[in-house]
Amino acid sequence: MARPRLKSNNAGKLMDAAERHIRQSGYNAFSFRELAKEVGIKSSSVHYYFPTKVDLGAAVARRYTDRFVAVLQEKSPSVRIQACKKAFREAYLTDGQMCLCGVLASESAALPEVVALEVRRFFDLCLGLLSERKEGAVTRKEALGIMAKLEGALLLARVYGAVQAFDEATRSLQ
Amino acid sequence: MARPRLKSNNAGKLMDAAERHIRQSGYNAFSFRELAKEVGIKSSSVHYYFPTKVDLGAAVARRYTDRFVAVLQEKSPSVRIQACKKAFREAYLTDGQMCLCGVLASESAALPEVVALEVRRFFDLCLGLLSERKEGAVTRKEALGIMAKLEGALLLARVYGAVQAFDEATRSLQ
DNA sequence: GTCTATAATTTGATAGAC
DNA sequence: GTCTATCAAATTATAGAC
Repeated sequence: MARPRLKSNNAGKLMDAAERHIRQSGYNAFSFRELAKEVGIKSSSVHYYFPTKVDLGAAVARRYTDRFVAVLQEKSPSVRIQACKKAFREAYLTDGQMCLCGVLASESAALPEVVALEVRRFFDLCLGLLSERKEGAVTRKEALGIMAKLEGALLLARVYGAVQAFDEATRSLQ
Repeated sequence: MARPRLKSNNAGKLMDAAERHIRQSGYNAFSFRELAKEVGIKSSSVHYYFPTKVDLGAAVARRYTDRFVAVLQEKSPSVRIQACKKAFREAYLTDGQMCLCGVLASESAALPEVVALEVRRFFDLCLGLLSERKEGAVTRKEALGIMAKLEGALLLARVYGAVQAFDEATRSLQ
């Protein structure tokens, strides 16, 4: 029996670091050297896991969406709005982090297309899960209004450095 | 009598170009060289008008806020929500531009403090004008919800490349 | 997988002539 | 005001040894 490998999981650590940076300050606010230093390797080694920054950006966005969607999927439609709200609120409480795809969307005019596509995928899936044809679901138009308010409320919390701003802005939700 | 100078107004042109870039892709997505080329001067000349990029960023944010606030101020409180909505909608229709301070807010964790302060000033003034103690005004908490929805709706329009997304997301407003 | 070394380019910024 | 020339630093990325 092969002894279980103690994997370094550097790819995962690099994505963690990149996600943190993007959610704090955007796609153009970090370099491979910074990520490398945080993970404890050299920047040339980052290219081993992610050939280009575009590859890394797309991978991070994809993982973010998959993770977010998984949380929503295991809930019934009637409580998904609350689940979204909770996820966004907790993001802010974690070092004032924004929604990854919200940040990327606001920068998207100069973003590689493959990254922009991942951003769109995030919102497509969220809107779909909020407006499923089941009990407790809302219309697609209502779902648009909900996601808009959540993204904006997170932004305001960041501006004012207070969850209170998020809570007050989203009071009407659910 | 001095002959009227035909001013080049390069400072204004540089701010225009910088604002366009920030609203499309963020603070870190443009360089002095790019701006210079667009205005038709050299990058070293940009430093004559704005010694550092921080100075330029702060000036652009300040001008944006002053301009936005001026439009709201000349309206009565009862129609200011509609005026905000119209301004944001028209921003999107202009090459899919975001709210300058919305973009900067999402990048603000790595932004010079003087720029972050201008961003906060924008939201302070907007919230103040929407919740003035006059007929037609809303509470400050309601104003937070309105600004949040507008910022998020603009983001969604960008994601989907369609004003329709903005219109549907903001249908509940006013 | 991780490193050293390095290339090629871009960046924000300065000095100083005109 | 605008330019040329230049700098130091940072960036993404590659080649090749171990």
